[in-house]
Amino acid sequence: MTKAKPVEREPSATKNELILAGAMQEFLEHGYAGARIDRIVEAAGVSKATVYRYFPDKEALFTALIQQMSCRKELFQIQSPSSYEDEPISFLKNYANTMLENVSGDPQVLTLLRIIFGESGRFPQLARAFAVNIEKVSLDFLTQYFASHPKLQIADPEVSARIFIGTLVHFVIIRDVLHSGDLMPMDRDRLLAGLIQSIVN
Amino acid sequence: MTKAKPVEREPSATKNELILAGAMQEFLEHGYAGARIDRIVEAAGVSKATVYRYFPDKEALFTALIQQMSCRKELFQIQSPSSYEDEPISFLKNYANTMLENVSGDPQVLTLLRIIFGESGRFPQLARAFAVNIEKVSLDFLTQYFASHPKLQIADPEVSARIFIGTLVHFVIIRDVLHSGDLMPMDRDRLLAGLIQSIVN
DNA sequence: GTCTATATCAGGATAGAC
DNA sequence: GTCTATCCTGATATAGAC
Repeated sequence: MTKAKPVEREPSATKNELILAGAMQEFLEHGYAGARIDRIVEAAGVSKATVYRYFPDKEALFTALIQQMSCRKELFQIQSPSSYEDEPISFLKNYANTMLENVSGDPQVLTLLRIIFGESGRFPQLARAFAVNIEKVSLDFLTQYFASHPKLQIADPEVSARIFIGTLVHFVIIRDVLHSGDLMPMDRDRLLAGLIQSIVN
Repeated sequence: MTKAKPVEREPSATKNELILAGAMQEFLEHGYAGARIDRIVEAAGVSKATVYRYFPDKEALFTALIQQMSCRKELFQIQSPSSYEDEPISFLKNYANTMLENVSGDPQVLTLLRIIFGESGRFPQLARAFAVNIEKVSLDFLTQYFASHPKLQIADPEVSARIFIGTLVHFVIIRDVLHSGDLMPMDRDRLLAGLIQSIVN
């Protein structure tokens, strides 16, 4: 008879984990202001009083959750599984494809992006946590890659990393975040070819 | 004694305009779910019943407002005032600088970006309106520009436009939306020089 | 420590006077 | 057409039993 859709967890999960898992469902689906403690309670299978014993208020629960998610780099899986020793062109293509597939293939990642962006005005520290854990890691990695391959003749590795990531992020934003890939179609392989071309000359 | 901060408008403004102006303040500041009809009423200086006479519900008011804002291209002022006949390098630099200054100089534009992104899951049609009115216009313009300057030797103008806009948008996102420019500093002129360099070869 | 039950209040929306 | 006054739902948060 229960209308709850409880979080799937082993019974060994701590209450803290149960609450955070329920909060994830709720905040990702409805945003901060739209999230309802009652639904978190229902999904987590604990009482409301328990939630308030673990977290002082809704805001603290929200920031704890989002900060934890921003640290889970595997969600974005930017680190390509492709070999670092491949030819640069195939390495870069592989790196980009991995990122594009992981981001747009996982609706949770897109929803997290929407929340971080949408709440970046009211929760700037969350935006910064995301930036340093996800964006900076990717940029630093690519900068390092470009700098350590002198044969590529990259004049300014940091700028090239910005161009590379920026083009991909913008592509994802139009296609997946704004649901507008059909309004301005762009073939992924064509974009990648041109992008890599313009960076490695 | 009134605690209201009424929208500044000439008395000639219609109720419809007053309501939309008040809604703009409120939705931009608090997002969709966080916005309060009472505050819109207060800012607009009309009664709550009047709001509901002009708009069936909160959602309709929200979509009407955001769609109207997405059409006001002058908010983004992407069309650079610089002469179309300039040397390509100075034209592109000027174009980019104009965009960067207009976007990051106007907090309202940043807030609109946050709302569009943040609500793009629940209001996909608003995201698409923004994409077609703002993003597509810029991309088409730059594509046209690249294509009509054969001396630039642009192999794929559409891709180059994506790279150009994407790099700039990503720069704005990190610096202004996510408040994280200091975590991964990048000089604007240095980025622009490298970006233009990599596009015009 | 966890639950049930409730206090408290603010939200969106409407009825009815003018 | 506009306002005042109000309904009713549902929100966050807490008190007190176990």
